[in-house]
Amino acid sequence: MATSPASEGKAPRTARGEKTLRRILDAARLEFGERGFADSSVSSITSRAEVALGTFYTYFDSKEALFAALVSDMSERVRIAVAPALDGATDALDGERRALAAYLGFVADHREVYRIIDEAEFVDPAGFRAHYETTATRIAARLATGAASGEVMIGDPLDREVAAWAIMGINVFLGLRFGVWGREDGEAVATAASRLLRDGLGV
Amino acid sequence: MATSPASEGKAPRTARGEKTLRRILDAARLEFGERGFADSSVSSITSRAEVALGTFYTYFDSKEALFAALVSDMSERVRIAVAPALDGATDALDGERRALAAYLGFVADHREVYRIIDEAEFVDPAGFRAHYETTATRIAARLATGAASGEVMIGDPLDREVAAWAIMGINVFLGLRFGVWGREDGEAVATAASRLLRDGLGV
DNA sequence: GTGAAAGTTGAACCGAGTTTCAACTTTATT
DNA sequence: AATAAAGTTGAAACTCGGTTCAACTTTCAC
Repeated sequence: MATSPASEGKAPRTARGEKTLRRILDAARLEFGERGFADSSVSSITSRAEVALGTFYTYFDSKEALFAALVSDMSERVRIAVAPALDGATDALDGERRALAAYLGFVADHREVYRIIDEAEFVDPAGFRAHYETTATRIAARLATGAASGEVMIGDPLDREVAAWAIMGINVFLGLRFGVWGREDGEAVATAASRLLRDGLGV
Repeated sequence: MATSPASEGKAPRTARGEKTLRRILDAARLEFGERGFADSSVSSITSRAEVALGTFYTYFDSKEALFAALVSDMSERVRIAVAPALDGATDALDGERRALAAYLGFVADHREVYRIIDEAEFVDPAGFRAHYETTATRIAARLATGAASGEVMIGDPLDREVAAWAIMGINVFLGLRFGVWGREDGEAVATAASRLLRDGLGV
């Protein structure tokens, strides 16, 4: 795994190169976010980045490789945006509420990120799967901790995995509805979802 | 809105035409499901359907129009596959459990449908949004009925909409994890999810 | 300051796939 | 049976964008 987002053996070796690579990545994030993969051309990306067409291939092997680099980057950005919200949680389920609120805010501010990760299902399936599996694993680990300290009711391992994927699904769909499409108050949505998650809908 | 899946003014007028249209739709469903929109060419679809390339344009204005027709079709298929499961439910939440189990079974048998609807986010955004908004509306209506008969705890309208989108998110993500990627026992998964939905994770 | 390495440029190459169309065949109508 | 309408065919026109590359410029190391 390359530590730089550039393709294998194409990492920049000077400050100038680093800056150019960053310009390309930023332009690509916006371009892919606005137009999607198919309608974003390498030339539209390089012209947005204000570099020549050929420069692109100094850092990436292909348009797909750029997209994959972006997916990995976006996956990490989501994690970094949400992680701090967990600090100061009163219990495990309060942590999930805070995480959702942070996620909704992040999505509303960065719709491109949401779209890029979604489109990865078709452009970079491995990256897509990696993103969701690691996210689910992270949630499952939080639930396991909460179960150990008696804050969360979880039975067998299947229950835990189902719960983790369910929470992830809730977050992503509320992100679509209330972050990407609408702009309702994220806190209120997170509170409503949290109540559902804690107490359920049963009487 | 055309009643036939063909493009405006291109509906078949003979039995032969109807059959040809069906062949194209079936081939397209499989092709798009296996390779995705970008890697499916009109010619790969027509050759799978065993019709000539030009025949395609007798029924569709473009590759995108075909995809859009398919999305609308698949959306309806999902609805039809899930609806009967609701009959015989003991209460509203049992209905949601049955619906999820039916959905998981359907997805496992028809991964193409799952993929086509997902890819619609980029190829046919209007169809994508229509699918999820009508599905959410349907779930919300069920919850409203359940609330009216005292089987479900729902407060204000925001709660109901959040719950509907949350349930949809749960279903879709469990469909991805346990229908498309894995083939675990759908009933067990649905039961675990249903417990979560009814009682929550709180102690 | 000098040579080597890194980075930049954009025209041109190239393959691929969508769409068109005019000739032809089959089906429906009277 | 004759005519019109519907449907089929596939070669070729057309479009488009990814990728290459050789000349050129900038930066780095000593």
